[in-house]
Amino acid sequence: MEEHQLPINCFDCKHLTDSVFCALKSEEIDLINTHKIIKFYKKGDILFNEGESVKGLHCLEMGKVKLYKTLEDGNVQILRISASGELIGYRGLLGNGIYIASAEALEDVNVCFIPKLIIHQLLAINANFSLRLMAKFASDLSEAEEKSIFFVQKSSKERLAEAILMLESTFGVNKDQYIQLNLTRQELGAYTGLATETIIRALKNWEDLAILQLNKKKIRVLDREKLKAISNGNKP
Amino acid sequence: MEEHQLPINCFDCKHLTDSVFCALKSEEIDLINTHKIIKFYKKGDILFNEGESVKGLHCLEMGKVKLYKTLEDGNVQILRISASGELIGYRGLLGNGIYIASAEALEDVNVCFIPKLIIHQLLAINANFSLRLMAKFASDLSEAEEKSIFFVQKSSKERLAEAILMLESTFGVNKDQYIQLNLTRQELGAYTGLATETIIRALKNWEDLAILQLNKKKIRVLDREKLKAISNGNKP
DNA sequence: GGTAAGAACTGATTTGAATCATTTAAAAAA
DNA sequence: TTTTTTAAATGATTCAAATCAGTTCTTACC
Repeated sequence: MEEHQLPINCFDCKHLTDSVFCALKSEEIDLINTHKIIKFYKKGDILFNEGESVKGLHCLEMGKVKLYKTLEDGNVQILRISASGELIGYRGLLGNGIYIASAEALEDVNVCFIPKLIIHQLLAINANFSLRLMAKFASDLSEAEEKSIFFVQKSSKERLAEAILMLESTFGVNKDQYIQLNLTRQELGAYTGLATETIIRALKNWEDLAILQLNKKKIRVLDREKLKAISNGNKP
Repeated sequence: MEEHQLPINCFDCKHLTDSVFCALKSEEIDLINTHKIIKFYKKGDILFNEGESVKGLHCLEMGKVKLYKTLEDGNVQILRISASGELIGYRGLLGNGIYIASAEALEDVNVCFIPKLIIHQLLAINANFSLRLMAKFASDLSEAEEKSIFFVQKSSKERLAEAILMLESTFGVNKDQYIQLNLTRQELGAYTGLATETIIRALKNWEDLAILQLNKKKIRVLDREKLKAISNGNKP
């Protein structure tokens, strides 16, 4: 695989302007710059495990990461899938400082790791940065609560339809219109809380109805309106 | 009903020391003190509705409040039940400033309302206060994510058992060992995402098995170990 | 390339919980 | 108190989705 050219410093980072770090002054960015650790993970590598103590913040420069919990019965629940530009593990920066989930690279990944201490220094000196991070927490919280309602109240097909639409809008599509995210049927099950067989049957069914086009793990939405209707409780 | 004596000022508030406000200096508390509005709500009164714009922060001085969303199909989902000492509506203080849920008094309630502007002033001048509020967001976020897993992965009985244990530990018990929270079977259903009949049957079943004692709306846990086992997937 | 391991797929079966339809009991209101 | 409303209880039925038990297809690896 081709080597990805990492930015030498944070000032060159394309994610700077649309992240919580946009609130930082240039000397503050420099503080991050001198203390950050650039890391590379191969597909399938673990960034951290649930229960480990949080040593700092992961900034996803490139690649996708799944955050998941392994339950007592061995089942896996995917909490979130993060794409490039996103922060990982920031929940644990405050509070008890323990990761509540594990993180695994879904593809090759570049990460900038910022030590916890640096973040805390920045929070102490830059109120605007604090506010932005807090706003991020607040919006994540709304999202998490929306998601838990969505899980309780929706049927399996509704959940899956909504999940596919959500993944499409979050990760976008490639030139062939396929969603830029390859999950196994099992992973889709772990994400929506459904049995693998249920996922397979629903996907196949929607392929027959020309709502989706499937190609191995890749999914292409053909009829967005119908899928939206399904996610809102209408029969296909 | 007897009148509750409200504290004249925030310095006398019994919730001060164990809230995010403990980070405030005395002149900052005074700022809240002079701008807070003391409000009283009767059982069943609405504090605010989903979709309304957030004008400030509600500090629950006394009483219990349920936060819920009404879904398109008319179903109700209870997100959270807050007891005295807790803050309500702080998620909406940042972000888009719109309430994501409605709040209804479950019993007679005293609330101190702090205007949004005051909170923002305090966030700007006191970094420690910011940090505490952020930590609250972070822990709420973990909780919300735990809850969404719990909804996806648990069966109806597991959910209900866990909900009862949670309510008992959150709200405590009175002298007769009954949980200090009276919810209708419907409300328990809205809280756990189950049909009312399912709640009724499960409760009755556990009463027969001497796991619970029921008295109208009141619930008393007789066999905490068995209930815990059920919540972990063991048959009763 | 061939082999092993993991996904994907298929059909049959079971089961948990929602829904429907009433009845009974308890609160609220008149 | 009586009436009205709201909640609780119960039984019968339906249905969605999990589970079980296989087969076929991919992908990774020796």
